[in-house]
Amino acid sequence: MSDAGQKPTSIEHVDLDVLEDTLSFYIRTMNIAVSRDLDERLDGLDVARGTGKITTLLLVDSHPGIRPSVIAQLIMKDRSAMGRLIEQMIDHDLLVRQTSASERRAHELFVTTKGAELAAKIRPIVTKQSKDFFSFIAEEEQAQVMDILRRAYRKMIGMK
Amino acid sequence: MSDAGQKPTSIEHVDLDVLEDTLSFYIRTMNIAVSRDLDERLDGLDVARGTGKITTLLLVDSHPGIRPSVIAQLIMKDRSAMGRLIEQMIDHDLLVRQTSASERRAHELFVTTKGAELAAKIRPIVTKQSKDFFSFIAEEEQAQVMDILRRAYRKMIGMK
DNA sequence: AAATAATAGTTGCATTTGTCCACTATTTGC
DNA sequence: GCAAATAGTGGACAAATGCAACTATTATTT
Repeated sequence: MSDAGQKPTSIEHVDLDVLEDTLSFYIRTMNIAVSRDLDERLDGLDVARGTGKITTLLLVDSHPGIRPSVIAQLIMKDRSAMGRLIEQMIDHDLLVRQTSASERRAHELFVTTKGAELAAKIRPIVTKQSKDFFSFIAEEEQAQVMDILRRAYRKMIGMK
Repeated sequence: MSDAGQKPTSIEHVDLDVLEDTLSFYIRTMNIAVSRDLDERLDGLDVARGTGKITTLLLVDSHPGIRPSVIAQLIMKDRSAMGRLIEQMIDHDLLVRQTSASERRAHELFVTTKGAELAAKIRPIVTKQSKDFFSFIAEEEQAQVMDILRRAYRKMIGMK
């Protein structure tokens, strides 16, 4: 009970207890903020909301024929969630799907013309959003954080 | 369209397009991983799942009489979401609520005995989880990332 | 070659969450 | 005293998440 001040009525009176020094807290909280900001910038672009649509579109665009299961690993979704995501994007005429000739269990994904256009459109938005959002952090520090988190991410998904 | 390899069937064949250098991507993705891991460790503790319960419990424990709206700002929820969260925690006998004498619009929150016990129990878990999860990152680098994200967070919620 | 296991994907269901909007009560400012 | 701001509640609705069961296809075992 570190009780920093009586009955705080403003965030200025508050310390975050052990969360103050907990990296996972900041990751989780920044996630909310950055995701909201991103959603705003992508408003109306039928790739907004939720994690995965952007990554899926860009990956399919730059890796034609990629499988759902590969994307699922990269964005840490289970197959059912991934399937639903793809279904949705097919409904929106961004992707098409065909079963692989060599591996008839698997699907191959491709972007439609509309999908390719959207990919081209969001690429700069996504890049800019990240830069803008973290703009008050020095470029150098941004790069540091990114390097570290990139390593974490790769480890996480079992990439070598 | 950087098409790094034909029809990738494994994550090793894939590059992340512009997301490779996008900080927000890593934040969003690490969030998923770290949240899952945390949920596992808190399994059964009726503070698991979703952002906010942990922060709320610890904050109320260390700042008796704190208002819902203050917590809402700190965890970036709107008032209605915050209200539901508190409702839930009251149902679980972790918190109690009373209207403030001086500000009859506002509520003051307090932990119950059960809430205090749970707070004491999860504090080390939360701390350890974060350390463990990022253990393959050098202590020094963890601290760096945390410093930077802490500044980002404070800016974000309008803390000076 | 037949049986078994593993992989890729789909479907349904229950649970949560988040968002938006309208509503009451109280306090503050003019 | 009236209007605006603040604190909190409640309802509706759309998404996302997690889990488990199910089909189809390929790999492995014996």
